[in-house]
Amino acid sequence: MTSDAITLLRSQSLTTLVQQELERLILSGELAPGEKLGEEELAERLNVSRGPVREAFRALDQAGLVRIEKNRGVSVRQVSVEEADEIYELRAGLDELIGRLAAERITDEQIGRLRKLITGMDKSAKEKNVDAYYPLNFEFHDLLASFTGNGTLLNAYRRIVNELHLFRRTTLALGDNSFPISIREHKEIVDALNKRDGSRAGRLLYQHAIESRSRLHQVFNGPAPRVGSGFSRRKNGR
Amino acid sequence: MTSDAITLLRSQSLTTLVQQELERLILSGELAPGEKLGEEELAERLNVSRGPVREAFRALDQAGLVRIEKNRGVSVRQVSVEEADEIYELRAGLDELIGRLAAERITDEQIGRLRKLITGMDKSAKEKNVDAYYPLNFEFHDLLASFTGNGTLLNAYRRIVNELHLFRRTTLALGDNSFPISIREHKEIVDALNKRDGSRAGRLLYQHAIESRSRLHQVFNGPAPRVGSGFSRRKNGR
DNA sequence: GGTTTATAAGTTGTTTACAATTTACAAAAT
DNA sequence: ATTTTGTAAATTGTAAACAACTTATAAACC
Repeated sequence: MTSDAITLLRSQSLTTLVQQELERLILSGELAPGEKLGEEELAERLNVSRGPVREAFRALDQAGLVRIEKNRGVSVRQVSVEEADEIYELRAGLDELIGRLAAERITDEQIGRLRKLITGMDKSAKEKNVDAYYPLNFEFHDLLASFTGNGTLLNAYRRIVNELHLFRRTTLALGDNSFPISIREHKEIVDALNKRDGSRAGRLLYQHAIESRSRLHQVFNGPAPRVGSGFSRRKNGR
Repeated sequence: MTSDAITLLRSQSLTTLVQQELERLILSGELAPGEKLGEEELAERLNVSRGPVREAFRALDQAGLVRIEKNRGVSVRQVSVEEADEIYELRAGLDELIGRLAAERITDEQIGRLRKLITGMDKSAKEKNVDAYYPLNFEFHDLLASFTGNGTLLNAYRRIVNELHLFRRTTLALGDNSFPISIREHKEIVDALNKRDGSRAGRLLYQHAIESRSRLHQVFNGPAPRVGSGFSRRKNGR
């Protein structure tokens, strides 16, 4: 249909398209963390002028995917271990909320979709196929977030998952091959949802994220630095 | 000192300054929700060209403060009741996390600062002075979020508080004068923090946000629409 | 009179040009 | 040889110009 092309042209500006394309390139790893992004070069590559590229940079900076330094250019954001730790902490909180809310709203059909994904993950895990596993895992959690019916929450969740994705790119380049051993956990989560047990689903999802965080610490500092009931941190605001 | 001016000039581009100024104008209400923002007009008002203004728009759009419609201009974002409801739901989850984490990390000196704010709020509440109360309430929660030591969490929190601020602007114009009757709650929260009781502080903060949400429903739909354990929603992703 | 179609004015989208700053490199000085 | 200083090239920041689209206004048509 040509009406598709019309709607596209109607809603999408060059800036938006550039933004989406850059987002894709960054999350896929084609543009690696730390890599410098020259305006002229990108503009040429995408056949646009520098204006739209600069505007897309501003949006991506706010989205946490690139970093802008005045007079020194733009680069793909590098997420440090400390930041990743913070992000996991936040993600755990969001996931807990997601579990509680999703349990109140989820339909049987939606539960079926989650179960189907788990089957695929199970298969990939047995084959030790990380490349097949990750997208399914991603889809599982993204779907779950959408089942809360809260679009604002979904957006917030996606934003920080993007940042974690960026971090994974960094560690991947460092040869980290750690495999998330969380097949059973996913099943337990869906079981809790099936019983509409929000507290339990929330608790399981919180734990699920905290375990990812622990794996992170194992890979880097050896045993995780811990404070209080299992959180470590540094840095600050104010 | 002149080195201040140098650092400023060094780190701040016109785009950044325009962005900050627009943010201020929007949050202060000088630019009202729904109001159209003409590029030319703003550029003239701020003595810059359209380029920096457009770039600032892209950042503010991503930050959720303005809305961009292709070929139709930019306007200050209007947060609907449905969206505000979603945001409160998210805020409750974040606040719960903030309470749990802050309890692990907070110092006695920081608790003192919170207590001082409560004293001021108490006073403003007795005088029914909303204009004095709100900034203190804002400061209280912002400080608390910073005491988690998690900058990522603080950013996420500030983002959605900004959006709620935007919503308040909308309702204020509608003559809503509802006063948050939450002085005692603040004291209970600080008490829980003082005992380093993270679960309790988290629960209280969650409840605190949910009550704001209920007030919202009272003002609009009369009695709040409820589902399950006290949440209502609509809309979706996927 | 009311609807439709031209036309013009205003606004936004994009490109191009210019200015300021940074980075790279080479020559000079110690 | 190493550091410093100066100059040129490259890159970013800003402004201005041009093109495309939208909105408002008025004329034409039914």
